[in-house]
Amino acid sequence: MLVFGRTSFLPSQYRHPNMSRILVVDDEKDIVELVSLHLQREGHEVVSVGNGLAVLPMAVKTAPDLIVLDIMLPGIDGVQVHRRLRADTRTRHIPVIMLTARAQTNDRIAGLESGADDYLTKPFSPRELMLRIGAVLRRSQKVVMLAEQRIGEFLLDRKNMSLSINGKLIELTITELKLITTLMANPDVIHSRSELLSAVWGYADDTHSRTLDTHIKRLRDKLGDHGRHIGTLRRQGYLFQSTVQELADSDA
Amino acid sequence: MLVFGRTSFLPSQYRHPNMSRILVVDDEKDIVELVSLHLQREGHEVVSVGNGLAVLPMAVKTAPDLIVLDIMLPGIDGVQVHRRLRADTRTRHIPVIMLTARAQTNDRIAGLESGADDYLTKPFSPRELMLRIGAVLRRSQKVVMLAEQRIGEFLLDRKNMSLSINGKLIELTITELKLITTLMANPDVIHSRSELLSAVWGYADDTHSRTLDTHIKRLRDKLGDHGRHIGTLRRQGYLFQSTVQELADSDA
DNA sequence: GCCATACGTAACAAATTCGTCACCATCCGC
DNA sequence: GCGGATGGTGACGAATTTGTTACGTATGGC
Repeated sequence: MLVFGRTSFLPSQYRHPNMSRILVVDDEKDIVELVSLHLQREGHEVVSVGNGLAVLPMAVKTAPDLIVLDIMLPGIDGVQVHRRLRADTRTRHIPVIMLTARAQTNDRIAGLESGADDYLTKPFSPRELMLRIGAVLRRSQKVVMLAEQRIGEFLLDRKNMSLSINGKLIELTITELKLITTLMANPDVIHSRSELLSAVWGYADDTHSRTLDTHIKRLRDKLGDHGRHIGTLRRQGYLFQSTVQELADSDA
Repeated sequence: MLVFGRTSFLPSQYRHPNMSRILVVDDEKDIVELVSLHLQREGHEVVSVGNGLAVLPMAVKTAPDLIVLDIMLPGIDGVQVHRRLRADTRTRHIPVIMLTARAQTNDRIAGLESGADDYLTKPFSPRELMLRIGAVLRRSQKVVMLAEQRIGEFLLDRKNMSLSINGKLIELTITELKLITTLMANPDVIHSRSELLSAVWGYADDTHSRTLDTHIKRLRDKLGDHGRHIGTLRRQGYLFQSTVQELADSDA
């Protein structure tokens, strides 16, 4: 069923990662129902409007992951609507798939020129639309991560932006946090100096400074015994080692 | 099929959030295969060992989300193994479900005393084991979050720990970042002063200081025009408003 | 074993961050 | 519209953070 009159919509980060909210814009009820049916069958949530002027407010309100937009609309045409969506910072990023009843070159050009992410002419097979929707959604795939990342005794809490070892909170500065986050993102993988420089400092160029080394040192110091998890690969870079040869596990 | 001789195991944060890796410890091949079969049918990954001494190294190497541990093992018994798992910081957090062939009180007490998360006596129905495993896994559920959280023109990148508005990076201090992260975690929801104090500063007590107000002010200043997204509810707290009455959208 | 190269470390000074204070502005019940 | 309570703001100084410099140490090819 279609969603209308709801007052609040969960932002996408609270919905299931593989489930998307899709705004369908068409004045033909049949088309809306057909598309909705297929989308819902694939586990998506559908919101719809039949009026071009209502698109922008609805898009702002519901924050959909994708908009399926008919070019032929009463009042204001789809290309205009698309232009408005692109003009607003709150909807600028939402991908749009355009629909048109006529396979005319004019529409085609207008659709592509206005920067739609994909384009389909009526009559279309639902299957084709679903495939294209799938492709566009895949392109703008959300990256899912765990709020808490555990590697051995290390626990990186990305929600609270903190690191703890065996439950003991380690106070890190923002630079140190970025550094260890980058290293821990791919444990046991070598991160070159330039890679780290670019990830943490945004540098592209490798100034031959000791900045990185210094911060590695500071990080190791703060980690105490567990600093041994940060390994050096001469000439190659640094890495976070998920396991370390045990000498003495000196914690309470 | 069982996993043996693999040299590297993906840490849990890179696997599918609902798929768990489970280490099954039993010297009876039949039991291992039975349990494995059922677990795999539910989409879990199974690793197994038949030797008590191999459990700790294997647990360290594979970092499972759960261990199913038979008490009766050749050489070293399950309770001992469990004790060792609890002693090592790298395995301390892994939940353990214990199995025993005898419904004896001794074992029961030993199992519970050593702090197993659950307990089952052989012969058990696979269905019951699956239910208990499901319950334990649910208890230690991973919290999934999106690496990038978008609310209107705001884009919070938890991976790189940065905030950008319309693609423009906003340089925030760690305190400001924690503050806006907390607010943005639940947009359009009021966060009381004490809630924010505790989330960002770790305070429980509300010192009547102006600290929070000051940081809200700094945050608003850095956000410029978009600072209007941070709303004040007198006597109640602050909130991040996903939409804001438009006055003039002053960005490029 | 020598030596060039790369990494580790200590110290320092500049810049930033942050909590507090004093005072102003605004809101709301009366 | 008065007055108390609550939030906003600017300024300040202590503490922290950070990049750099200078030098020490370790490594590995020869």
